[in-house]
Amino acid sequence: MALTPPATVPEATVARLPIYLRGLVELADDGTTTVSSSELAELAGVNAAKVRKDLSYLGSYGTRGVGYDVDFLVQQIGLVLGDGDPTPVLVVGAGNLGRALSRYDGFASGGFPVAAIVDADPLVVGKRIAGVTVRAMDDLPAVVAETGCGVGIIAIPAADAQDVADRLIAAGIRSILNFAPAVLSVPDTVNLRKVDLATELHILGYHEHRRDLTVREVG
Amino acid sequence: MALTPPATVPEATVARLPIYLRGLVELADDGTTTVSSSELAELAGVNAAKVRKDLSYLGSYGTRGVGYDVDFLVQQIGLVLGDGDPTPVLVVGAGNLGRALSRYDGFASGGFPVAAIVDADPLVVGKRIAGVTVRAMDDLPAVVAETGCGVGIIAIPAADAQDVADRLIAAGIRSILNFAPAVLSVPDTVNLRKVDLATELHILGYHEHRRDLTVREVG
DNA sequence: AATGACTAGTGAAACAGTTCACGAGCGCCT
DNA sequence: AGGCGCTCGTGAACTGTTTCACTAGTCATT
Repeated sequence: MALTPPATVPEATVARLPIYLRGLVELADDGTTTVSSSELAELAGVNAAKVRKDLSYLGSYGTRGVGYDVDFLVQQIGLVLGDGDPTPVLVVGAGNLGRALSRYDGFASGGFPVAAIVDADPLVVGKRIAGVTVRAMDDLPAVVAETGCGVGIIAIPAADAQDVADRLIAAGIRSILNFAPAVLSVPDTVNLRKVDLATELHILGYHEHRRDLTVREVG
Repeated sequence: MALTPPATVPEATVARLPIYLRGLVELADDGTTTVSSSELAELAGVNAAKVRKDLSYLGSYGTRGVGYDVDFLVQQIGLVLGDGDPTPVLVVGAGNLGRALSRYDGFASGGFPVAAIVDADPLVVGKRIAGVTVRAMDDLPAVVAETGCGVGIIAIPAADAQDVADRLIAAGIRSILNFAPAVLSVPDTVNLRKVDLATELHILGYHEHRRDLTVREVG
């Protein structure tokens, strides 16, 4: 039984829980029933102390001298992350990225099926992508109401992103994952995360460039 | 003139520099020549103190009572991030995601043109995507050598990701951006960043779920 | 029953990142 | 020239995160 209601989990820990979950599910599929913090650390690419601290925020679910019960941990992490009932998501934008995301298996299998796709281009509206018919942007409120989506994914050019975000929120969306290279402002009742592809490359570029500099200085 | 050679910039700051840069370029296009920390903060969605601290790591490039020179700042941040000479990147995987990424404008316009695409599937090899002909996975060393790519983007299923990462590194790639939902291990001479789509949704799911719990407790 | 090998849980220390608040410089206006 | 308003630069406080090191519990073996 899950006894302790999870009080509050540090953000950094939350970000690692899905990684642990992935590793644990893999272990469960292999028939492994028990895992130690160091084994799980290996799978997740972190150190053992961090695994133990992280899991301790969820409760004392391990057994000293033994480890953690894989199935139980899967269940508990799932509980904290709010899995269980799948969360339908809405993809805005049926361009390159929007289509790719709509077809991405990882969403559905992770409990986030793409339940709706909308696009502003009338030529795209009506087309089917990954079994979902693209709807018009203006139908947004209706689409959200019909599908019960609480999560929206923004996959459109930067120029339109803020406008779309506003409309998503007006339509009742409570969480947004933004792929547009734009800074969005949303009320703090709305959860916002961003995936900034160009920025990621810039960060890699920085390190690459720095290494060059260092090499030049040293050698 | 750039005088102070950038010593070392905190990771968190590096991650924000591209955002600042984007805002600054926009300002420059509008013909704005000077910007204050609070204006730039507004554009980047952070607070003014953070902007000043961040920029102070690059050097004292502002003028008290006035602000920062937009063009100069663009130049300096570009310098730190290693822009200037475009960095060609290699995309591994011509599936949904790989194709979308290859066509993504933000890469090329950000100075990271997709110079090569490779895929393991013989049926895909030879096809052209965004003006680039897909090459065979086995040609990897040759492709890297020809194009001079230092950065690889992994857009393939998780199961093959580690193997591909190893081959990329063997071929001379020094930075990897991983989209596969897998934990990769690489020597610490290689820069690795990951974009984990399913995890992002899980994190949003956590907050959404938590809010539900809180509401239920309070109301 | 006692010993030894193993592993979770956790305060405390160390570290990184953020925010605060104030001093110092610049430009404009009188 | 002097004063005023604006804004950068930055030590210092603070908050969040990671790592360390130790305690306590479990199992297996003798």
